[in-house]
Amino acid sequence: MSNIKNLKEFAQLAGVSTATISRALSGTGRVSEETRERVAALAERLGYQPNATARNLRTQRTMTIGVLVPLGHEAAQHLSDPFFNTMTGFLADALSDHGYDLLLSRVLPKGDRWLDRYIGSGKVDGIIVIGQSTEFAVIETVSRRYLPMVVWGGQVSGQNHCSVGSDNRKGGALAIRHLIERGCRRIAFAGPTQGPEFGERLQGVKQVLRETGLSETLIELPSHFEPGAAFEDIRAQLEGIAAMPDGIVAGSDVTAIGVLRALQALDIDVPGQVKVIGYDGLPVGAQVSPPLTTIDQQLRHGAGMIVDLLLRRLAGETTESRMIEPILIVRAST
Amino acid sequence: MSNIKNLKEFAQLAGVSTATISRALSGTGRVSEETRERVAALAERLGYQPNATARNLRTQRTMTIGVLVPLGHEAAQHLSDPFFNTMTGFLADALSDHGYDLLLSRVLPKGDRWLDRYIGSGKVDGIIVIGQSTEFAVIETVSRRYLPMVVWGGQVSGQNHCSVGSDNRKGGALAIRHLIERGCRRIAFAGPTQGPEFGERLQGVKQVLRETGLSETLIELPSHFEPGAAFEDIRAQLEGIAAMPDGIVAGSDVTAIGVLRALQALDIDVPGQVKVIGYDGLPVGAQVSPPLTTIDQQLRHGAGMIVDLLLRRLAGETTESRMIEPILIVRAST
DNA sequence: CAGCAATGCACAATCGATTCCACAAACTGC
DNA sequence: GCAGTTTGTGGAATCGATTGTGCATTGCTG
Repeated sequence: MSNIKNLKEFAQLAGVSTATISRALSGTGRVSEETRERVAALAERLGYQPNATARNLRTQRTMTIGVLVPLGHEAAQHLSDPFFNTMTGFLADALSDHGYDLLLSRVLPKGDRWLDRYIGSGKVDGIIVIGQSTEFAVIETVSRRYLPMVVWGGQVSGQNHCSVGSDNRKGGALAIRHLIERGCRRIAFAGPTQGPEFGERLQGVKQVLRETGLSETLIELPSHFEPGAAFEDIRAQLEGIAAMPDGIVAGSDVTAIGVLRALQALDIDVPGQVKVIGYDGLPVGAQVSPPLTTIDQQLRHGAGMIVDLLLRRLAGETTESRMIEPILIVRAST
Repeated sequence: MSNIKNLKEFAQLAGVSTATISRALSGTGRVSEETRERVAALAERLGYQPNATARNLRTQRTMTIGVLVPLGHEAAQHLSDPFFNTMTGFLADALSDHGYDLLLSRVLPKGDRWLDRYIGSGKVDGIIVIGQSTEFAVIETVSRRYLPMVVWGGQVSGQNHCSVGSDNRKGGALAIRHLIERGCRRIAFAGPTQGPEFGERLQGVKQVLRETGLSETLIELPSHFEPGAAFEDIRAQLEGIAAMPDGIVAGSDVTAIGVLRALQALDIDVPGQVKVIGYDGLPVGAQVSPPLTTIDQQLRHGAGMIVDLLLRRLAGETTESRMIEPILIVRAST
């Protein structure tokens, strides 16, 4: 390998000006075919590549998208959360398909300036926020003056920021209908209570219960977000329960897995005695036993949609929020 | 929010030179305390932040570390792999503790220049490679001329590149000894066969078997890397097996989870009829049922170590590879 | 063959910071 | 009160690319 440090040096070796090199390598502007080929060959041979930072400065674009995971109170636990990690992976794929890099940032939201600070640094061309968490208001405010931002999460009426997420109400309804069809009558809803997404899912469940005249029987089992704590929460509540439910809708797959473990710890058969359905469609759901019935949010598809919308916004378009169709995936837990 | 675009503009508003602003905000160089405070207050009020790209160009550092996941043949599947995702999360934490950002890249290794290309672009100050996969040779070559690189993976004698990983041979030995203590006599090893790490783990197992005079009985159950395919591989092999093993060492937790499912599908009780032990210590292992006994590689600790070594190399030190002590975590699968 | 357009290339400005150097003012010691 | 240091600040070079403008040279048309 050689020691070409910069364009100027390379240009001298090639015997042309830096301008010509730049145009030859980027394929823009008028350069003779012969020169272009000669330069390209030399660059390949010497291993020359234009410096990304300098280019970014000059072109005012970084070709990098920041992915932010706002960590709420349960900071330490989120890090290994399968949902975020899975989503990040899909986003990385979708972005790299379009030539963008992914800058991953764990953010502890502090005050209401954390998003501004991130944007102001100019490290990225646009941002993707995974989950509104407790930061809905901050995101909403920023979205009014900063366009290239797309959020994974729930969608409420009147919302300004562009979000992508499944139709949580519909998904909740799907879940509960499935349990009812399977014969469940004493239904419980397990999961975290805060955040717009979970609320909507719960609403979907309640609505169907009302419609079918079962509404009196809904049991609520609040739990933490994090897998281990969720398991403990659920187990503690189920252990002392007066009448065991025969069907449990979980607010997420992570919660559902906690529910499965709790039931197993209490020696309750799934799906024999209790049926369990999750929400998310994480790959890991297929790997637990019994494999988890769930509402699939089509995360891979969602990631593609997020990136697509973001690119449009980067180009100046204004885009509407999108809902993803939730899909029932029946496995062995119901 | 205001519309300060750059240092020059801000300097005019503040009534001092750009040089002074820069020094005041960065805290380097000689600036009177009074000026410093005034500038800082104004910057806070106007929301001014120096442009990261320009700074990167001038200082010749990006404060960004690239994390590369070389995808072997099983490209499509790796993306949702819990191991990579977990590791990436821990690395993100460790890096941000030191003020570095994490640039995530999925790389399809093509030819032997992919690493050079990545380094040559100048987007990052250093790189972390997760898993040597089939790219051991490329990594080794590059490591001779490019210092700021640390690799998660196995360590072989004479290796030049700096790697961090558990003592795979020792870990394999730990796993098999545990099974033997639990009374297992017909041992199987399940998992992918390529890659230095898995090989070492298998060697550890074999060595202990030899020492205890059980070596004749090792059954090998090769499988794909990816969870779903691994499950199928294992199930197919166990289904037609002449004599079922009573203890299975899996090459990774992901494989182990596939083994658990395969056994469940065949209606074989774990740990009653067959005991299963994994390798990695992924959080998800605690969430499956039965919770997985495993060899913990202390990934969080490992990530911290990788970052620590990388920072040293960035500072010009040469560093040796490190082994992480594998730890037996006993759960319900054995 | 003159006149004009198209082509290929080089010069120099520019992106937005950091930092070396110079210089003036304030301070020190004798 | 003067020489010598310290302190605070500004001017200008610099990082490494991209790109607008201008100047030859070549090719084409009538």
